Amino acid sequence: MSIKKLAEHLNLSKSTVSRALNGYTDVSAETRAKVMQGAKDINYRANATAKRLASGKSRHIGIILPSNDDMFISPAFSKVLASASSLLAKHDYLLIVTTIAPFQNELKVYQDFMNGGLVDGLFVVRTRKDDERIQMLNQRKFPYICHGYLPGFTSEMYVDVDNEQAFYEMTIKQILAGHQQIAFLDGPSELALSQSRLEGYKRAMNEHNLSINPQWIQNGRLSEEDAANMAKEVLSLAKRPTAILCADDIMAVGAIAASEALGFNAGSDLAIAGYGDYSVGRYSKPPITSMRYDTEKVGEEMAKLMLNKLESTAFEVQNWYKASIVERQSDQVTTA
Amino acid sequence: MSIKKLAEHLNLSKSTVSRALNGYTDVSAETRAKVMQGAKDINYRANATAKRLASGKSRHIGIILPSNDDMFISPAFSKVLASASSLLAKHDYLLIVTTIAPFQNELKVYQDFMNGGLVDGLFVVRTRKDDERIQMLNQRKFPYICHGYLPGFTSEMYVDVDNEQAFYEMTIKQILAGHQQIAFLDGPSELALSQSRLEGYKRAMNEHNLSINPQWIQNGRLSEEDAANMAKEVLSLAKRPTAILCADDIMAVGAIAASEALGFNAGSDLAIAGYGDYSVGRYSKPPITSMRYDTEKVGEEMAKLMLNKLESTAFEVQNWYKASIVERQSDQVTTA
DNA sequence: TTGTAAGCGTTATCAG
DNA sequence: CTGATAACGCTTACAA
Repeated sequence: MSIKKLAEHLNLSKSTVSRALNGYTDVSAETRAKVMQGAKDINYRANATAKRLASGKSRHIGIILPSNDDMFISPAFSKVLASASSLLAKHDYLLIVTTIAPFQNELKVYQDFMNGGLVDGLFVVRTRKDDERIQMLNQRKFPYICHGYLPGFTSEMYVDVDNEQAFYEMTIKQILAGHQQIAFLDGPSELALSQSRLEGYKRAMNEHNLSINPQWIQNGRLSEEDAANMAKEVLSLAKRPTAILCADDIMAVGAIAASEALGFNAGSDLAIAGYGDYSVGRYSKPPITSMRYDTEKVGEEMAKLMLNKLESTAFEVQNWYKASIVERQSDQVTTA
Repeated sequence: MSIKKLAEHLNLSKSTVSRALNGYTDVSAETRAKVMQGAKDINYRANATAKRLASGKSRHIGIILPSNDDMFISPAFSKVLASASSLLAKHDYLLIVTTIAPFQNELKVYQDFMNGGLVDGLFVVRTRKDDERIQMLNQRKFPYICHGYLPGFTSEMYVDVDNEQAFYEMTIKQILAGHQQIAFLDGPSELALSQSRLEGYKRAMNEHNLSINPQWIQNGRLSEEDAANMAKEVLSLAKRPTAILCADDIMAVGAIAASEALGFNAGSDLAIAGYGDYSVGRYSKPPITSMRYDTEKVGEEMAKLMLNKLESTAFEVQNWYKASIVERQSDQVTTA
């Protein structure tokens, strides 16, 4: 009843008021001024839901985070989102995020977001092989942008870090430091990024003709706990690895804890490295050798791609980002 | 046009279909079954926006996070949100969260969320003295629940940690360990929680007749950087403190870094303590003596209070939570 | 138990 | 430049 009220108050028609409010050009300057003033006077606020229903647009972008254990969002991704959110806000889009509890049906939450224009577009993160979310999105022709490349993606739909290359380089670093038996504690195997990282590790090992004991490769959640368990497993092998690569710094922290519990000294008789350059790694003991990429840029690119898809913008975007090694102490092995 | 289509397809009226779909009792079992089947057949999905417009309810709860530097959300609060979200989801409510970039107008984002039933209720966090958000919410009679007590709040509208008591106890701990010159690096001064913490610190000092040098008390963001700067300041005082209390573990990390840069050894010739029991503190060097509270419970209580307000539920809730000290090494001063 | 019709608050088309 | 009027897709009295 609100725009109607405002119209009556001003002795104008709803349509004229609507046009004035929305900056259409076919309104006399005088009328527009009157409307604007009137809106202020009666403290008018457009009903967003009604707008959405009538226009089919919400200016909301959604993202549904996988339930990250007991966290709403990981610190690493928190930064990516902050910058995406910020850029979107500059273009008058609001980023809304939610999470799915373990007991919830992921696809159903996606549907909730899509049905009825709650959001105009969706960010999809942690892409997986044969991702059902992507299939559904495609089927419904719903606009989306991915963090995480998948075969078939075209450049306007994703941004990613070159995980393969990153772990290739980190593995090479360990090999050059004299390690031959290198374990790799990877993330959940279904994730595209875990698979890429594994590829990078393997490529480095193969290039140097180092054989890989299948037991050196473990998959688990990106948590301290899982990493600690995997590290224990790996360290109790007969052919014990002398270096452990971890899928992220949280895992590296867990691996360090586990190795110390077993009497190994990370950073002196056992090399450990992580990924992500989380603050936890900078201040851990020993500080963790890690890999960093430009989280802020990645978030921005995601936002830009989304705007390109939804608006008439044509931002240039860089699809691939490179992670570079951050040298610290955890992989400094003194006794070779 | 969708429910209409479904109705036509089934040769029923829109209203009957609507009632059947929404579980009303005044629908014959037969009809209901037919509707359900038909909905499946044509893959019908209700338009949430239209529903919202017609019903005035969204089953969404919102939360607007203060732009936390470059993070979307702090790790500590991430856990609170995860459990709130989970409990809400069990009651078929979706928690949607967004953040405000530094350049955005906070109140405007709140209005966006309220206008037109995007959300049925709002969580307000990091309450401040004379909080304008609260004033606006009250004025609009919009349902909200706070994390952070403010004078005048009744028990059905907030949950909080007893910050005053927590910092009282932590201060006492330092005093009993022999410290007389204790600095306190507090969070932003406008936050209710910063004020409470300061009170606790002062109470402990007064109780033991220890005078407080005003320069020992500093306010800043809950970031490593700000904490490091404040620590430097405090440590270059003529009457240098022998213990530094920090508003959270991130700050403690910053304080440790700063003190080491100045040649002090945190945990042996300088006591440092934090708050929040973040994982960064568990693995820092030295590990940080901190305080922990039940983040999961706090999140749940927030959700319960919201449900009590919005639904007919009557959950019992505990308003105040206690933080207890987690002993680690950063405040273990060997040379008294 | 089902149908009719009037909203919900906007936008958008089409005359004037 | 302005005003009717019909959507948008669903809910909800009120009738039947």
